[in-house]
Amino acid sequence: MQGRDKDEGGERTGHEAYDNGEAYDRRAYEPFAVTVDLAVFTIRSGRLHILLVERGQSPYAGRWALPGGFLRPDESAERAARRELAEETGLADVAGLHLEQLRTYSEPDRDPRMRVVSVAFAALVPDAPQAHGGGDAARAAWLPYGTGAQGPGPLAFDHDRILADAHERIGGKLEYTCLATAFCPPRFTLGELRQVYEVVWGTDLDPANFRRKVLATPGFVEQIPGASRLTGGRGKPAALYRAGGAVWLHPPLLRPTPERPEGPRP
Amino acid sequence: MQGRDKDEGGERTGHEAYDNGEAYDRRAYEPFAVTVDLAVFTIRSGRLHILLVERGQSPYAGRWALPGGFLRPDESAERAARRELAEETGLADVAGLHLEQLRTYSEPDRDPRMRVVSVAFAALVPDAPQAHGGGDAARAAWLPYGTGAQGPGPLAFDHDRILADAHERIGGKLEYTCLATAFCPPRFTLGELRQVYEVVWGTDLDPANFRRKVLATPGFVEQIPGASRLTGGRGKPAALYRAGGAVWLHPPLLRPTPERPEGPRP
DNA sequence: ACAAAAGTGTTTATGTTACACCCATGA
DNA sequence: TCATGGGTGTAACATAAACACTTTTGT
Repeated sequence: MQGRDKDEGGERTGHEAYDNGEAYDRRAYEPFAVTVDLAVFTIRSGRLHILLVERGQSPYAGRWALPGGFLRPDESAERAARRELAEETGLADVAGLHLEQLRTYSEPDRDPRMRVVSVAFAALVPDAPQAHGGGDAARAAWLPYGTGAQGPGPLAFDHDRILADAHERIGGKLEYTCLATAFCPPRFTLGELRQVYEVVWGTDLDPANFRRKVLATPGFVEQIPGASRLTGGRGKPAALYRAGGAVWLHPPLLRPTPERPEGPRP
Repeated sequence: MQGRDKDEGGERTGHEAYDNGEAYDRRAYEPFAVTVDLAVFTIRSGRLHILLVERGQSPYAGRWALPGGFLRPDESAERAARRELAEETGLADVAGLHLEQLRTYSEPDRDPRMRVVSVAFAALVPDAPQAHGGGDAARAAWLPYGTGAQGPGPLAFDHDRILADAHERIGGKLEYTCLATAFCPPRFTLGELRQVYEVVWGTDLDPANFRRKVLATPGFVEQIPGASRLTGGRGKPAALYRAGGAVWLHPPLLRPTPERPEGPRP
């Protein structure tokens, strides 16, 4: 609902007629701080990594947290997220990166100081853009996903939950969309593409069957004629591909083990 | 991001070190109004219906809109949405209904009067709970989904977009979750369950194959021994089932036509 | 008797899985 | 020449689609 009922003080609009007879009181208009949080994934040396920043002040001083920031008055959450992504990664061409709204976290007690509603995003970055610049007091770093409880202890606020949700979303989307190419550089081998699935899902895939599956999906990848590259120094040079125009995978490429994550969050 | 950077005025925290050197100004803290919008679906007389309320005042006076309202200071968006759902539908046992966060809409100009960030939810109601009570100036009604541009003209604000997103989300989730039972009463026939798919997807399904598929998925439905019911007065009485404990469908029940909705929204 | 919907069976096509096997390269 | 990863082939298996057919009800 938009700001209806707010303009004329005390007026009972049609909407209130269905509000069990009680009109909105002033508290209903109390404002919130709105932020964005980013779960930025990349694949580095065969492992899934996540971009984190170290908090310099209370609460959760010294803890790692997801990067993010406040919405500015003239920008949408998507714009704010892309701006933060550019700032935190130091990447110049943020325009083409995959950025996807996850969900909004609004538990009243998620920030001990004030009421903050945060719109969370998941972002995929082809490769570690750089070791990450900046860096005096507050650091930012790519940490391996899932090291203990996110490396050095749990994340600040509810960011462990957000991160887990983001990982599950990405893993699920690999099944039925062409999202995997968003993790890859402009030109990639099918082995690299397969590694995306293996790293995110934490499973091994049959290279032969994976290859057939990908090539059988029109528009998933396009071969770059004549191009090839050595991968890892050993083995036969692999053909290079670029992302195709398709966005959906039909039929889907399901996780090997149908074990779905438990819980009431379908 | 939580309210970091807000507590001590003018202090530059570690986070700002990555903000291209510019500190947040006061505008960054400007508050927003936060609301929830609900896309409440049900199936009535073989058609998909959506719960709408008629706006009584400007802007968009006289237009239909999604029900919703402001977040109260002490409740999460989920709680606010469930509260609104109870108020708008008049249902008493809202606890078991399916309510799912869709996404958050935050375009700066989506409300002409003020800055409103809205968390949208999709809800599924087993049957038309009632013709809908209340009713003087502002009406609320179940309208068939997709009648022209939502029956009497386009919806208020960006609600057409929200509604389309909600419909697409529901349709997609039917493919790989057991969500369909949320549209059904506690005891239902497989024909009624199939109708959910047909109505939401707008396609016909083979009753025989659908039956096999559902029964082959453990935990999707459980037969109620001995019970049966006439459906529509004609035909053989159908066995009755209740929802099982499973939440995921493996393998998925894909839409007959792999035609996915166009657009850059995978 | 007929229409309608439930429910069963069967055939065909399609997709998936698990391998065996060859190819090209660096060490 | 050996290890390594790319790339091809193929048979066994599982799933999905199409459709014929029987059953049980109301009209």
